Amino acid sequence: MLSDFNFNYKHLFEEELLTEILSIGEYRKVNEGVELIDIGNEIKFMPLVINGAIKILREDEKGDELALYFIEQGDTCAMTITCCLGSARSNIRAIAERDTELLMIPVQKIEDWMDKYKSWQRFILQSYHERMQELLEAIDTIAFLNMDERLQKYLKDKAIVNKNELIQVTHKEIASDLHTSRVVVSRLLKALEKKGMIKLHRNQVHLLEI
DNA sequence: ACATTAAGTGATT
DNA sequence: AATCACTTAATGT
Repeated sequence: MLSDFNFNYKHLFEEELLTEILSIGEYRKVNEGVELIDIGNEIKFMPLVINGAIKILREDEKGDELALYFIEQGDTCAMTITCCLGSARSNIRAIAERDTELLMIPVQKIEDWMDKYKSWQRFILQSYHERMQELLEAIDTIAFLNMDERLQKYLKDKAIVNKNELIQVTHKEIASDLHTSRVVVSRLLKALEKKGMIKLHRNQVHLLEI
């Protein structure tokens, strides 16, 4: 855990801040599928992802979901930053995409460290910028791509964050993340398999050339 | 062997 | 691309 932390964060912060992060940050390990934040929750911590990955979801009135993007090691959640500046409640849901290790930083510290450390200020702004880019990308994907292109992008992203082209997932789960129906996903996957791009098995999709 | 859940398919809108 | 209705396949008990 410490080696992963050092690898992702050591070069970003000065010694003093690193010490503070490690002493104040609350270490937390979550298993795949665990919900970290839900919509409406009050946000008390900002997570620094040490390793693993987190899926960020949006939800409509009916409770149907839409996957926005993944957060990986070295990343943090921009929502928490927004929360410090105003409303303290979450607009998104965060679920561990795989087994993940985190350091939970109390939101109060985000502000304190902004004044105290230049490197922290840079980090926060940089993270915010990156999330914003991801969000724009997510919008583009939804607005401009066909469902089959969205599906391919989804599979590709999923393979990347899990560092594995053998994806453990049901068609129903994919459908829920893409906000479409299972039947549509099954058909599009079947078509991709016919093209030789993937290989399908129960509960898993094997990416061959995407 | 049976029940349950995942995935495949034709037809319709 | 969504929905319905139905079939077939895989898995758990």
